[in-house]
Amino acid sequence: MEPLYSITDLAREFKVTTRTIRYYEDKNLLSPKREGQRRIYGSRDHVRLRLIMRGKRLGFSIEEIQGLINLYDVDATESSQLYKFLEMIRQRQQALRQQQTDISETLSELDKREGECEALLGNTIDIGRRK
Amino acid sequence: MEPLYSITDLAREFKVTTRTIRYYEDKNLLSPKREGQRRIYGSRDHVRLRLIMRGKRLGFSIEEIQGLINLYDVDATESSQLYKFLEMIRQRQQALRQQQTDISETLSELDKREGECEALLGNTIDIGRRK
DNA sequence: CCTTTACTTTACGTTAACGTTAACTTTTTG
DNA sequence: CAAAAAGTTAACGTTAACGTAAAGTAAAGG
Repeated sequence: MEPLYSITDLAREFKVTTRTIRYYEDKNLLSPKREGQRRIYGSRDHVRLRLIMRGKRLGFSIEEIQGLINLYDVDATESSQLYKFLEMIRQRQQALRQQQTDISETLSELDKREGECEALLGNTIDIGRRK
Repeated sequence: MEPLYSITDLAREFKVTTRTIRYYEDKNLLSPKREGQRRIYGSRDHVRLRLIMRGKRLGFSIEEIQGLINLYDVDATESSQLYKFLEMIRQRQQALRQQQTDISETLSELDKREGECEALLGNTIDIGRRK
């Protein structure tokens, strides 16, 4: 029932090389089963790879992505660890909120420049605008 | 009238090393005046350094930041260039919007994890929450 | 006047995140 | 069954973004 993927399946789907996928395994971000020598990836790996790509789009390092993914994994039973865990979550949240304001600032500046350009071009063609 | 800065002034303010600032100059992101041999930075450089730091927080490479900053600078007089210019702006916008959705997804997942943690800790201490 | 202190150029070192052979095994296909 | 296709490990190469050390100049303070 569980969907299975070869390494090239994943490579194609996520538009990375197989080298990259093996590299992530090396960094303990993925842990495929083996069928003989070949790697077999399940849905857990698929999810993780999606999280990795999202992390990369946000500009996080592999190590930071490690940390983020572990936030999903840890079965937090020890409350001593739990505090540190919460602390990490909140730090991450803080960084992301900073990114949010950075993005909206940048976007509004770009919107302004876009308007100026359109004015200079004296058209209202609007090719490629959303909706 | 224009505020002037030494290299260490900027380094302190933006929490980077002087090496980093010189590196950005090397990459043509900054262009301070000279007073003898010493570098003198004006408000233009100050603004640019702020843009650079914002770009870095968003995970952009120096080259991408180059491109972004140039979007502010170009006095677009040639309409042939203007199209490419607009195209670049829109690409950047697209990437930023992707980041926005990536961030809100990640944030809501983190919020969920945060809630679970708090529940496990069985407290409502809520140290360090906003407002 | 001497010596910190701030700055400079030059240049080699470092780390992350892969790219790129090379040399070999296994599986699929005409 | 031969050969192309897909997969493997091992290891060296590459680039961005600085760190770091060396060796020298210039101004300012005690």
